[in-house]
Amino acid sequence: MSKKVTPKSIDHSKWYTDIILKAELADYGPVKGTMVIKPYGYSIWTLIKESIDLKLKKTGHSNAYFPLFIPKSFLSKEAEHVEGFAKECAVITHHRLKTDPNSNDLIVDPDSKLEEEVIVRPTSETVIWSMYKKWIQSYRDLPILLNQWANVVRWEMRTRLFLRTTEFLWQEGHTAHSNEIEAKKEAIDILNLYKDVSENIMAIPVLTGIKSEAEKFAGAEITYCIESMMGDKKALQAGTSHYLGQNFAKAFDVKFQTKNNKEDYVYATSWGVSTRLIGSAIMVHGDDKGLRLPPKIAPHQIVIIPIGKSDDDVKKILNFFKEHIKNFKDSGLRVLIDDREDLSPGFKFNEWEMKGVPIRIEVGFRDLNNDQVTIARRDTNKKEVVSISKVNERIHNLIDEIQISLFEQALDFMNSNIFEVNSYEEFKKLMSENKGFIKCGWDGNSKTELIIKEETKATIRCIPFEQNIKNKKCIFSGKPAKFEVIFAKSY
RNA sequence: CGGAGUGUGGCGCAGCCUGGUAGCGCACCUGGUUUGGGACCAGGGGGUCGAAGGUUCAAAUCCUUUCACUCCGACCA
Repeated sequence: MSKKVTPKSIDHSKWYTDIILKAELADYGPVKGTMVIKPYGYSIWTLIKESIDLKLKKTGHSNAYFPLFIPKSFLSKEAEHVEGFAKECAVITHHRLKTDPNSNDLIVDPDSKLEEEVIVRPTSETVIWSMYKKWIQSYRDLPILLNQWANVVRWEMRTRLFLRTTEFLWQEGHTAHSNEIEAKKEAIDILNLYKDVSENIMAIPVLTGIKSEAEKFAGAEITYCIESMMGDKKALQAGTSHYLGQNFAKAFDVKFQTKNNKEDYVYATSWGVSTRLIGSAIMVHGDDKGLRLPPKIAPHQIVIIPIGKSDDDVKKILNFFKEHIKNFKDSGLRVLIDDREDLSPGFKFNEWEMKGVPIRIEVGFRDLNNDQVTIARRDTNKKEVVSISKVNERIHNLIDEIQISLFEQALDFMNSNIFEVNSYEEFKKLMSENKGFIKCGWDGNSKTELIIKEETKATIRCIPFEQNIKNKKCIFSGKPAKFEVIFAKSY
């Protein structure tokens, strides 16, 4: 394995997988499309997860767990939902293996065929709604605000580490409400929660809005989304929140009695973000030296590298710096001391840069003798010398600075690559040159959207909440625009 | 499912055209010298060459079949 990653500018896709493998975030699993999330990658996921979980708890949601297996018949209860997921379901048809007496191979025992086949959940709406039917009778049972952390399986044709794997980890929220207003508010509140996590925890700026008919979740009335721009100017859907209306309630016959003793179907939402978020962090922040992690999701926020010639030297150095390390840890910072003897400082510098550690503190005799340390920041790749008395203050400021600077770098990049265009010619030219997101008018017709997709590979990523369609025309048909939309090529 | 590519020690590859019994770099082990941007020297261990069949005195190499994975498309969080 070569030491460096393929430069972004040469092959973005190779660059991306190089980083994942070399930063030890994940590895390929033995079955096509599967991924092993390695400890370092899983630590990042854990930090993301904890931050989302905390926010969900604060907004009144509880965690629960529903089964991995779903009766096949459940999937077909909601028409659009089947349509959306049938093509990518793993199906369990048997429950036993046996040794073939002829070949001595392990084979599926034909006698173990299941009466009703079982599918592996591609998402859990259907199992959950089958349970809601049991649990909901009256408006007093509502709302139900559940979330589950789970794995799901979608048998994709083409997979990519973190972005699209056959099995992935996510959180899926499923709420039930007694009225439309409350349910819609829930979907939007969650969207804002996702935006908050993405921007303030992961330092990834997002556009918010709703999905077009063609792009919305199978079974939803409205799909709200957060959409972000990757380093190659392609769009990535980082999270979605759906207002499901009464679709699933009708499909699963979940009714409740209202205050006025009338009967109504339950209103619902569902929403999720997945390990895909890690993929977006890589593509938004990474550079040719590797990962750049925002401090809030960095497993190690600070790595300390003692530079000495002998064990004794290293001991002296660490002793000199001991109080500071204790202070950092006491204030909640995640600090790692890399005192591995067999590796040179240069090797360690490169390794931790690959892994995206925001701050590196180098301490050697040169520093010790001058009552100082050398601090290297990953966001700018700059080094500075800081006097020992100022270290604590400087580090705390830097943690915040780096978090903000990564967000601002990403925001500038996104904003400078969103273009407003007025002609389809210009649209096609920009798209073919891979120039980024295009903001333009759209007549609201799904056919228009489809033709544009076929001709340019760009899709409507979102219909932003803020609309300005005065005098705007549809980029394709020239008809008066119904919406102002964002087009882009996407992952 | 279409197109392309790759399967050779843990990883990355060469060898294949023109058959002669496997090599390089990294990693690993031992010892020593090193350490402020991927250290060096010496010694050492590890591979039925993806699988099956065939041709041949002889196959990593030629032929046939097959499997797997990766990348690019259609599908998707």
